[in-house]
Amino acid sequence: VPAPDFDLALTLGCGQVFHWVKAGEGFRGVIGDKAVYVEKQGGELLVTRGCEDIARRYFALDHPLDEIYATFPDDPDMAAALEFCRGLRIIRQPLWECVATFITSSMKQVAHIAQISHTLRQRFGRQAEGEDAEGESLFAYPSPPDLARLEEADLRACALGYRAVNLLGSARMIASGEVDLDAISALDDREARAMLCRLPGVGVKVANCALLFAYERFKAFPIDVWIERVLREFYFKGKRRVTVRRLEEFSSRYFGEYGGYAQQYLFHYARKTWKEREASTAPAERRSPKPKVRKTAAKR
DNA sequence: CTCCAGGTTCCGG
DNA sequence: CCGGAACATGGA
Repeated sequence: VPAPDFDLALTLGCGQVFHWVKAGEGFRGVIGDKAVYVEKQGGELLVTRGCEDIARRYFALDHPLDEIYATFPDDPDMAAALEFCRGLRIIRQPLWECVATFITSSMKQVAHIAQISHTLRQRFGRQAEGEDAEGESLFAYPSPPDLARLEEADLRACALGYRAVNLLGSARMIASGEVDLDAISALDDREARAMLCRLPGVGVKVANCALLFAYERFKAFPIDVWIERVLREFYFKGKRRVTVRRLEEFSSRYFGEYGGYAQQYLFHYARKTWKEREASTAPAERRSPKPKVRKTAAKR
């Protein structure tokens, strides 16, 4: 499949999707219910035979990156993030898969989100069509009905912790038809966000991730701990008393129609470059005494 | 052993 | 509207 301006590794490794694994020169994973192998070869994407169309759509090879880049704000940090992430595409994820994985993402590192995704797929997901080179089978993300019939303990056993009740509750609301993920597509951003927030474990941040990574709402701008650091460091340096509200209204205005794209570029750029910077600093400095008060268990 | 992670929800000021 | 605290688990 022709795939110009496309960095596959960056797209799969930037924290928008969590189940793809490196395999030889490429990656293996599941798109919907089909096992797929993908590999970048020059300006083209090598794809499992028969999966060309779904791959083209999933990887959003139709997104006009040049047009999108042209809408990015003109500042040095944004420019650095763009150079660092050029070719990263916001993919089109299946609705439930996206909502569910981000429900499980709360207060978790990217590596662990991936681990949870794999466990859920293997234990409760349907086997995907096709298999990888080693003959190992891959699994689709468990559907809402698949999860709805489980008990909280089944999910707790997947290291979900307090997220178990949220994932289960959301699966049940969707399986029962109380919330219709497909119907949300017809709503405007604001209504769609409100509807998603009816699901337990879905707040503004997770709803925005779903809007951006599954509903193709490019204005959605998820603010997590990393992006909050980015905004404060790059755009509110030295300012005091900057509330999350302030950050939200600034970002929706400043980053424009493709704010979500800009967000993902800044997110990945900061996460990678700041991580290295921290790793290279002297460990001794980091162990300075913290005046922080330990949690006092004065409850109950 | 401590710190912290792509948060949400509930509570008191 | 805003800041705090609780909530589980496992990398680093």
